Amino acid sequence: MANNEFQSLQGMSDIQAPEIFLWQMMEERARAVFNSYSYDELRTPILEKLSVFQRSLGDTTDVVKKEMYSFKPSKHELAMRPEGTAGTMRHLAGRGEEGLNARVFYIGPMFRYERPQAGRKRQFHQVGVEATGEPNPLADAEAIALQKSLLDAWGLTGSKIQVSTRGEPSDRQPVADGLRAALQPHLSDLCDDCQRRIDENVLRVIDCKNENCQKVVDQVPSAIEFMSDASRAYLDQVIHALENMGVEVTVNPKLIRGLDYYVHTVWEISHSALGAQDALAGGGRYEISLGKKSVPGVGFAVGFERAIMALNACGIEGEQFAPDCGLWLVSLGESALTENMKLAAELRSKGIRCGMELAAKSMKAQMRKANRSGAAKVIIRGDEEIEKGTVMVKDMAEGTQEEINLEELIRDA
RNA sequence: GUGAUUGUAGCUCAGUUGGUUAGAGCGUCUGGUUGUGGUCCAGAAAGUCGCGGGUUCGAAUCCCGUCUUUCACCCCA
Repeated sequence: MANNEFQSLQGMSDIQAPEIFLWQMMEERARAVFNSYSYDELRTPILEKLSVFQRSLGDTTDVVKKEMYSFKPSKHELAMRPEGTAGTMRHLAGRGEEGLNARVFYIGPMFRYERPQAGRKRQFHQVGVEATGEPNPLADAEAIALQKSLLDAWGLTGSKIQVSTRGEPSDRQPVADGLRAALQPHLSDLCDDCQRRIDENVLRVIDCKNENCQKVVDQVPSAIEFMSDASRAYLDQVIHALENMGVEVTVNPKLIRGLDYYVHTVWEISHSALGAQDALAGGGRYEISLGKKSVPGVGFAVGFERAIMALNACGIEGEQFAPDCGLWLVSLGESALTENMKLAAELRSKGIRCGMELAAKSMKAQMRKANRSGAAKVIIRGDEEIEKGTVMVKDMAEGTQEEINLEELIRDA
């Protein structure tokens, strides 16, 4: 801490026990949930050609424009993945027909060069899924249900699912024109940023955090009202399908998702415990163009760091998932140490966690360590026991101990 | 990129208007006679005061830079 020689890079942290136990639980349960929805894991490289991200995310997005870790070691400019969809699509597109009807999930670190703050790291971790296939409201609803199942499996409560739609690509122009026309009379009430946004990216005015802007937005029709009947019907079908599955959602026409490739359904899951970055998960239907090819599908991503903040707020901590403390072996004298090494190996081969002091230390010191390890039982051996072929087993909570045969211990372990 | 904020032992923090060998609590280690932890008692180890410059007779303390922490904008998971 005092020396930056041993400090990790800004916005990148070492994850250690006990927090790591929470990560392990989440990863394990995520795999189980995805498996139950018949998704298979796909591991793509962290490093890709820069162009993979540029074409998928669109090279006007902030993520690509200014948040990418990129470098050019040789011919190609490379980049660390800032999210998981682009690499997945690169992979699926290469699988031809099969890739257009696939269900995969990914889990791992992502990198974005941003200023760290609550719920925002430069190396962060996501778990996400992609289900490719032509637009289908049921597929969107199932993806939302899957995401809900995942959060339930983690024990996360108090999150809120907000759903909206971006409509079809052909709706974009009417929506933008409609909103612009509706906002124009209120131009002077909008903040400076929004006065600029109204021309550059009207949708951004809708989710501006400024109070005055929100007042204006509340007065004008929502983006959805400028969309085609077909687009609105699509959203209705998604909502009905979710009702049918018993998944509670709120329709929020003000929900805006940044990436360009979204069409139709978009959603976000927020949690009040998170601070300014309150979205712990987000997803939507997309149409991702990869040069001459284009892949339709639906997917979502959940941020581990943010989900953990929310879990902590629910009283769920890493300690609760710590492995069993197992046994501690205390050795008195050199021959006991040798014998205990042998015993530990045997117990460990049965999957039992065994700790022991490998240096010649006093019994007091060894007992102190045993106590700190949290072991429920301590096995004590000295010359006497070795000669008799027994071990002393001490119950740390009770403070009692009994002498039993070595074979018995190994058999019952 | 913008605006704030933080940095003193392993951890949590004191450190008075710049003045000798920088402190506390917790933790760690060692003891309190033969092989017994968690309580108690005694002792010990442990700090380039984030780093680099500057001002000064003298800087943890003032100034500048830099890195880092945390938060917000922005953006997003």
